[in-house]
Amino acid sequence: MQAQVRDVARLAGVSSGTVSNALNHPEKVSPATRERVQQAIAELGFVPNIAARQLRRGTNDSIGMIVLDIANPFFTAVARGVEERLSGVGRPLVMAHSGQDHEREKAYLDLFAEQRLSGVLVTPVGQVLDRLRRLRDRGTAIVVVDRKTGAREFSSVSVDDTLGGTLATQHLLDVGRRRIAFLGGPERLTQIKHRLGAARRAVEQHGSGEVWHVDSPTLDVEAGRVGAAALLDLPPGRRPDAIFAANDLVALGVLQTLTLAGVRVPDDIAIVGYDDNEFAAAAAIPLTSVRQPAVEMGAAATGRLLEVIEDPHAKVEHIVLSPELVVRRSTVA
Amino acid sequence: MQAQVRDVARLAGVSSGTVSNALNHPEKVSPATRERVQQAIAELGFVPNIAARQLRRGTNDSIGMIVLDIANPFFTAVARGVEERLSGVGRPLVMAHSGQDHEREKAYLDLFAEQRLSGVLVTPVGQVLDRLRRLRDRGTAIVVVDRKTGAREFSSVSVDDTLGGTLATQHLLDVGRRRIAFLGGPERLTQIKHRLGAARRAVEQHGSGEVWHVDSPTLDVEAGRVGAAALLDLPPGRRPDAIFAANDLVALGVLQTLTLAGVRVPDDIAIVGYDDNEFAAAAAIPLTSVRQPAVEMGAAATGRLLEVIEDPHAKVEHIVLSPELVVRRSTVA
DNA sequence: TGAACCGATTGAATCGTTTCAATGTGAGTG
DNA sequence: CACTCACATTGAAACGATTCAATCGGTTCA
Repeated sequence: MQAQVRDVARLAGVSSGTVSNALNHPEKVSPATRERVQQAIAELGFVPNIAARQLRRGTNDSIGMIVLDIANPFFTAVARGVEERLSGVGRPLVMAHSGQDHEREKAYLDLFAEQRLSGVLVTPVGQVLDRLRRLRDRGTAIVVVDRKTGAREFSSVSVDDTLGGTLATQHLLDVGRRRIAFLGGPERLTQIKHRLGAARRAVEQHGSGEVWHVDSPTLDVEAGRVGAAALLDLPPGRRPDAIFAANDLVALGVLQTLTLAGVRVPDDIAIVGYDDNEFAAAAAIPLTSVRQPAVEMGAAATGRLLEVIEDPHAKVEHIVLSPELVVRRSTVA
Repeated sequence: MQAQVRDVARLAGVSSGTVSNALNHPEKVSPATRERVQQAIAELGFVPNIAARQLRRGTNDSIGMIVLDIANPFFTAVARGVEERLSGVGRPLVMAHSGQDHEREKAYLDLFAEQRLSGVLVTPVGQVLDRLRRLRDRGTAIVVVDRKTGAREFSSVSVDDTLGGTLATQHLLDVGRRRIAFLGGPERLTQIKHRLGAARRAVEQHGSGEVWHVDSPTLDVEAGRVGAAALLDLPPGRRPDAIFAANDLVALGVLQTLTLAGVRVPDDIAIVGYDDNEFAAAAAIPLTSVRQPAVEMGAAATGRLLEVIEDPHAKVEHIVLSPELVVRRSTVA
């Protein structure tokens, strides 16, 4: 029913091998024949069946990316970096969305394994070491983005969360804040652990002040709203004078709730966000935030991935980028 | 080198046909055998080669989505709707990003055609009717999202842009604005055409006032900044007293630039955005915006797509959803 | 003139799974 | 006891492209 090489071959008056060559090794076919084949392809609307091609070739040029949270501008910025690095390389990028859901993450890793992709960029949610190993053993290159895997057996690109946590906290201390609520979770994320740990250490080192953790199941605007509401429920004397939000989405939620409640930012409570996404600067009160080089991270991870694809035995490398503090009105009047 | 059915079969002491049945038609295999096969699969780390499966089966369960602009929360919200509708259906969603680039759009449509996906959701950028037809002729179901194709031969789900344009403009007129700059482009997008056209008609019908178009090559925050700067360059008497931004990203850029320039919003210039994305309410001055039911659109498009997959001859249907105006501080003090 | 060589083309084998007609094995029935 | 019938299993064919050794036809050169 659907045209295949056979049909194209017949119409062009050549063999199927020649059609294939015209498609994949044009230099092996005389210009005249090539032309006839092209004509026949156009006439029949022939589209090669990639399954057959891939089965025979044994490889798939595509690169897969499992995005942790597509609604978070930070991750879409990472994706932008990936695409930029990939442009002109001739490898399509297919994306899947885990949405922090471990089951979906597993399902997509399995799908990518079945598809025998050349490479996969992943920001793992749960325990997927076994799947990543299987993927690698099947010949798929892997680079971990925005994480370091426990076993460190895969190359990774991440941003120094400890430094980020220190920068934010140090800044809050510098502007005179002492009661800092760290808002966001879940706590098991290494991100959270490192940023929070650094905050605690910074305060400790400073000698005065305190940090406490307000957990949340997710890291979105709603989590910020809920967390801020919980803090407002505290008796005035026990409220924080600063909130360190685990990312900018949370910070925006916090800002919204505080503003609605008549709390003055930064006078009553200062807010520091994390990521410095595109919306941080456009917020009601422009957010002080820890800028993560998201685009650069995506590009670096992709560069590394392409190297691993070329040489599967390339040695494992962990690239760690540095964040920087961007001060805006949410912490200084 | 890599385990295949043959190897699993040998280890489990059965034939390859039985292994395949254990995988795809478990009810045809006795529990004991099924168990042995599972064991062998686990032991060998066997992952079926999807290319071979697909070649034989002739179908691919996956659904593809070509996202127009992954950095725009509106489209990620649409994607969320798609995922929600798809959850539990057992069809993986793979996404590709055209980023408004017609070449990339074509490349991904070709990739999806080669992959023989079950269905594709697409928000077309350029002239792709021929490719969509070819895709359909190859047996891939297609639903157009947030557009109606010229020829109307594909089912679509969109939002009434004329109504949206009318709502926004009527509101601006109601709050006493008369000089309205419509900011955003490119003009060839039907979106833009309809919203702008409706704005012009609303003003005309009202009897007084004027609307003019400030074009932009893209619809992002930067476009808003640039457009607003251009408007500020006008002599005070020729400046608008309201800006109708083609989407919220543009509106945020406008807001940023106006605020930095000391223009009072809404006193000097009112701003209406479009989409009512998650960040509109959290903006420096909360944005009045035309809310588009993005999640619902994604869900509806997916529902339609699943129907077309079931019955390729299902009749073409155009679902048009209605936007609604959300009034916030950027238009009323 | 014949051998050597060259580029273009052919066509059968191949990739790894699924499918399906055929076969085997008991259990149940008259 | 012979005969069905149901169920489990087998094994070879098939999916549609690519590959590669073999062939073809023509040119060049000794």
